[in-house]
Amino acid sequence: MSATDLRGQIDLLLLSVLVAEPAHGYRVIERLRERSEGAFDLTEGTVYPALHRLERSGLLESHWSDDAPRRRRVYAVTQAGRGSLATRRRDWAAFAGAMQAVIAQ
Amino acid sequence: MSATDLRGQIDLLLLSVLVAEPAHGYRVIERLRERSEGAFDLTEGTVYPALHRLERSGLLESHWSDDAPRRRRVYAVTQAGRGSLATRRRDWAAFAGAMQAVIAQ
DNA sequence: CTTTATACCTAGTCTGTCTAGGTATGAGCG
DNA sequence: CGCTCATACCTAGACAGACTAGGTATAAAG
Repeated sequence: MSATDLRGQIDLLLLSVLVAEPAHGYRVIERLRERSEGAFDLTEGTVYPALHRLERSGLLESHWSDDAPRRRRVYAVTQAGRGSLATRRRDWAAFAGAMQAVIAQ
Repeated sequence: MSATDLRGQIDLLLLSVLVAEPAHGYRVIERLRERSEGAFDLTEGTVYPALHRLERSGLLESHWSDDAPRRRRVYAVTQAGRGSLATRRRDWAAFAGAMQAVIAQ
């Protein structure tokens, strides 16, 4: 799976990774690659704007960590983000189920 | 699931419906609604351009049916379309699997 | 001191989905 | 007959998210 078009699912992926443990952007990319066993190898140009968007809409919050050897913006899921995550999970399950129903003639 | 963003999956849905039986656009919309039990309720503005795009790229072919009471453009999956369908099915399975791996921490 | 990995950012392109219109015919009903 | 509704097609343009392709800067490794 090369550069699959993830439109609409990136938010769910990011929230899923970050609800397990707050992390900075670069780490999120690594986690996605690990958890998906290489399937999701997103570029920074995809992930950073998505993080910014999620923060703007109140689903994530961030702070600059000063203890790390290098500057990092660490993101965490807000309460609203948890609610949204639950909804998105249900939406995904419904979507995947409907896809399956259609493609498995 | 209201108007979910299906970007990237519509082709798979259309090919899946049409490989089972050639059909015209309006019928494809009905089939999708039936098979997905209402989850996929696509508008014509989504489906018609997608059918045209698939025909332009050689995955579908069409002809005007003259026996029907009203003009209909009937689409069928080409040989190339069958190949593409198989690939897209595998891609979808990989994608859904990776999604599951990420969201089920 | 050069390279590599880490870590951030964003302007602009691309493209598919959707909105919001349009045309036209057949069927059912009073 | 006229009216409405379902069928059946189409497309221009808006919209927005994913991606490309750049850029900056520091730490570590060699």
